Amino acid sequence: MDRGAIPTSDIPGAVDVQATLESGQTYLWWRPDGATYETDGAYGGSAWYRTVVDGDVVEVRQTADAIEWRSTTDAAPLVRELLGLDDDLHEIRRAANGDDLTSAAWDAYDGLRIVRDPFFGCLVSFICSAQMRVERIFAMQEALREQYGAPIEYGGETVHAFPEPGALAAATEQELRDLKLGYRAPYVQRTAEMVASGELTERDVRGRAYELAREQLTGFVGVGDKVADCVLLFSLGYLEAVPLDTWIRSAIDDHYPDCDRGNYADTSRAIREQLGPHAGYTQTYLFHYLRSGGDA
DNA sequence: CTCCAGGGAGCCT
DNA sequence: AGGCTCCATGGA
Repeated sequence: MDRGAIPTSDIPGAVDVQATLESGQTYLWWRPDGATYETDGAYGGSAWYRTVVDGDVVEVRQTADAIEWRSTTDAAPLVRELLGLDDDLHEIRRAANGDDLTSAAWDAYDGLRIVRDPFFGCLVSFICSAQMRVERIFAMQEALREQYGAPIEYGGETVHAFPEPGALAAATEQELRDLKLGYRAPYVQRTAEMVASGELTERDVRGRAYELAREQLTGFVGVGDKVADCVLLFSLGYLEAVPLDTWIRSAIDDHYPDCDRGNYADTSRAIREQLGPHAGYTQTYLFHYLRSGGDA
């Protein structure tokens, strides 16, 4: 077992691991202590969080002056990547819209960083997110791991990775419905099939210009513009992507009505113009802030 | 009971 | 392109 610590002094801007991992932007981390996300905010923010990347278990927790990690590999660079620790939050916020709402959201969760989830897990988890509450999206991903994820022996326990595309492609629609995926079950199966067969993969998306990348992603079954933006933002590092979900649409209605252009593509351009470069960063702060009861 | 949750597919015009 | 309608599930 490898372990280490990344001093917060080596990170540009604030870091808040809890806000980063419990803000509904990633469903691929969990608490090995068994605590359910969002049910007990009283633990002080120092709990361990766990995920699996390319067969390696990675755990992180926040201390007073560092991000501690332990892993089956030398995970320091990986942790920096996964948690967006190289993003310069000073610069990103400085360039953002400084209106009252966005300032309140940034102040409330200073240190929240945009994650870089592995592509396939991000894709599947946001296909599952359609018309579904955050807590239940976590539960669905856990069920997929337990049922289809490769087991890894780790410190005397068995940890399950997120399923490989082939494993979900081989599942039946009914099996996935039995995991309470509902009408998303065939979407997940068919998208997994596309990735596993090579019909459409991360390589067809990564590196393309933002709007073209979004268009490519909508080729997956169960992926429209909104889910595509989530994958671009939370996996591929397109920090300008602004997923237009129910919460940000509500914020547009209440605070930026001129940005509502009646269709996704034009509203997207308008809100990106409104929120500035790295608009996805501000969108994620707004999502977490509004959903947590801010802006009453 | 109804309403809603990080929407999208299929079908219609 | 833009507007329906339907789609599972569970908590408020």
